[in-house]
Formats: sequence, structure tokens, C-alpha cells
Amino acid sequence: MNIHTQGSDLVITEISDFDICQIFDCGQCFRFELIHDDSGDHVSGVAFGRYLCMHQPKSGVLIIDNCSEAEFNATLRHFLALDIDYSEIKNDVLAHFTNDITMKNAIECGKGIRILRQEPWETLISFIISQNNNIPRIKKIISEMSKAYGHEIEYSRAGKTEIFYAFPTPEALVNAGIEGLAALKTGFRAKYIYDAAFKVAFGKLNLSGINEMDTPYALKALMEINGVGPKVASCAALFAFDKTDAFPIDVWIKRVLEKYYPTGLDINGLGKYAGIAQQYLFYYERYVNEGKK
DNA sequence: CCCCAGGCGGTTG
DNA sequence: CAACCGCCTGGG
Repeated sequence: MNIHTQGSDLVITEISDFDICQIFDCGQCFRFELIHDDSGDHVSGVAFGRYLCMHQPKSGVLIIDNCSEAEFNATLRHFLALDIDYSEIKNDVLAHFTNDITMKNAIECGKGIRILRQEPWETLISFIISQNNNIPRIKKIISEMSKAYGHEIEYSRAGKTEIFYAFPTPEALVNAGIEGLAALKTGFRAKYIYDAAFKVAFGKLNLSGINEMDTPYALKALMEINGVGPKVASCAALFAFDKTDAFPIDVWIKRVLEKYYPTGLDINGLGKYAGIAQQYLFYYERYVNEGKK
């Protein structure tokens, strides 16, 4: 990896195992928009208190708008998982799937996937909202929630200033109340979101403490929240608490297990990167199904 | 009218 | 414990 600045932008070259389309469209996040044009792939959205605008003109190159090397090193390198060696991860995953053509194909298919390190609070609520819901609606609800209860974020470029919205704090969602949350069309999830906000805002649940826990304890702690079960807890653990061994089982993965592993797959024996293996399988199955349409 | 969408909580046998 | 069922809401 090589980094240099170009005007106000940061240009990163010689990146391997990194495809912004795969990374931001593999279901791990809900606040980013993708655009494809002749100049490459563009991704933009709010994260870590700023509006992030990125562009991948070709494989191995990433351009981040309005970004200094200092900011990249402080937050974005970690967020984008650019401090991680994915070739080592792939080798470890393959070592746990010996003679497995499915995983071999899945990794080839999703070779540019990386698991982001997203913000814990936002990720937790996002996956509570995701239950029994579809992706366009999940994204819409999160966007409306931020607009209604999050603080403004200004973004200026080429003399033009735009306003975006941060994800609301736990306190802001407590103040919104169950009624305010239901008004965002969250339906039966409103009381779940409120319970999470209440527990975090009043110290009943310490999210930063979860970072220090081993995965089983992290899941148990998250499931103390009403409306958080194994799937939501596993997604939060994997996508926001750096628990790479957390293996979320959703409807897509159930299909994968039935289709490719009808005699069973020992999920507890997949090693420390089981969750990343899950992402390869998840992306592969969705990609295969997209191809059929 | 039906069914489904990246689940969960509650109830039942 | 496994199997089922209802659930807000919106789209097909």
C-alpha cells in the first residue's frame, strides 16, 4: 500500500483484496450509495462524523475526497480495514475448508470483500431495524432517523456546501421516545430500538466494554437487549466489534448451508475468521442468485 | 387478496 | 428444546 496526497484528496495505491463495490454492497452497511460510471466506482455516505466520498478508478487504487493522511491514519485506515492482510485471512479460511470447492469459488467471487469496522452503536441499531425487513426500507429508515434526530454534518467541496446527518446518539433516541421512533415506520421494532437506546444511555450496557469480551460473552451481553437475538448480535459483533469469528446465520446463509452443506457444517470449527468466511458465502450466494435474474 | 423481506419473543407440546 | 405463530410496513 502506498499513500500520497493530490490536492485535497488522498490517493492510495497498491491495495490488494479491496473492491469498494463488494465491500459496500455485501450487506454489512446501510448508509452508503454506490455509483458506477466511466471513471470507475464511487461510494459515498456518512461514517465517523464525516461525509465520506470515495472513488476506485481501477483495481488497486482508492481516492478519498477531502482527506488528509492524518485523518486516514486516525480513523479511515481502521474503518476500511486497510490495516489487515486479507491474503493471510483467505489462507486461514481455506485451511478450514479443505477440498471445498464452494469456499474456493466463494473467495474467488468475493475476493475484494473486506469487513469494515463500523461504529458499534449505529451498527447495533441498524441490525435491529433489519429484522424481518428489506434492504431499501432499512436504508430509508436509518436515513430518516438520522435526519430527524442526528446532528448536522457539513461537507464542502468546490465551493459548494451540503448538509448530511450523523447517526443519532443513544440519548437522542431516548428523547425521541417509542412514539417518535414508531413515527419513522419502524413498526414493532420501535420498542426494541428504545430498549437499546435506554440501556446504552443509562449505562446498563457498556458498548466499549464489549470490545474486550470474547465473542460468546459479547453476544450474550448484546442479547440482553430486547429484540436482539443471535443473528442481530452476531452481525453487530462481526461488523462493529471486530469479532471476526462471529458467524451470523440469516436466511441467505441457511440457504447456503442447505444447498452446499446438506450433511452439515461445523460452524464452531471454522477458526478465528469464521465470520469472514460467512461473508464470502453470503456474497457468493447472493451474487449467484443475482445472476439468475 | 396473497406473499415476502438479512428475526425475535412468546407460547406450546 | 423444537416447532410454530404473529408482527409494523411497504412492495410485488
